[in-house]
Amino acid sequence: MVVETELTDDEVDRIFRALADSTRRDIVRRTLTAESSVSELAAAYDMSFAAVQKHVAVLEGAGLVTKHPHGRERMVRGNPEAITRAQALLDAYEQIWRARIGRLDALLAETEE
Amino acid sequence: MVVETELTDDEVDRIFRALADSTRRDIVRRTLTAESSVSELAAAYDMSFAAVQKHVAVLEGAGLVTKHPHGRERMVRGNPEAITRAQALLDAYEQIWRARIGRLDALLAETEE
DNA sequence: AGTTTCTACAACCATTTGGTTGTACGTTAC
DNA sequence: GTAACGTACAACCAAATGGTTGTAGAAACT
Repeated sequence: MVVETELTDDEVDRIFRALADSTRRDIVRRTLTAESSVSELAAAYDMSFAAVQKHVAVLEGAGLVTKHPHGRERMVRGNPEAITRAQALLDAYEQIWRARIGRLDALLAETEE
Repeated sequence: MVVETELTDDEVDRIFRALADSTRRDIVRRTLTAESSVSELAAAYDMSFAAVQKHVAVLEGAGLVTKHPHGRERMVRGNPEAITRAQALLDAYEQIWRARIGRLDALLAETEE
């Protein structure tokens, strides 16, 4: 099954931007393994609750994480689909590269004729 | 062959940060297909030469692109290896996710006993 | 030699980012 | 009901980002 990505430039910006911070990458890692509340996450890092809250918001904006109310806490859950989409983006670059190799091969084959 | 990545947090930051801009992604696309000078690149975008120069510098800092002097111009060449490394990073997240699925499966299998 | 082309780099500016503290509000526990 | 907990959100701040213009040097063309 091929996932129809159809992402706007802005969405792609947000995905990579969100991944460009080690705290945020760590939050993705954790919440991909097991969902946890914002305060649980906040306890894990040497920064204020509000700072972690902002990181979660960035991840949420990029679709890398979803938040689900559960009583007074908000459970944060990593979204594997977004990771897959990001991978698809990088795959596209690899395709471009492979296409270039293909053209070079064709060129070499031609000179051998 | 498994590529030993061993990237520092800072390097990973730079790679994703560099990819979080559509102009820069476009530069990677172009230079992955065919190397081109900084001025050739600059002509392609609606911004100053200096701005494009800065974008190239960001990409170079992330290792996504390399610059090679050729007379008075600097040829910019996309680095497919860096793309591969970025892919490896995202693969790691997918592994985490798959591991979780594995644990859930194991748990379900256990309850069936 | 003089001019044009390509690049490097500094200075500057507005906006965004990543952090802080403080306040307010809903939910849970006593 | 009141206290404690978890969250949301605003205001603020320093640093980084993404852009600009301007100046200067190296290489190429005539």
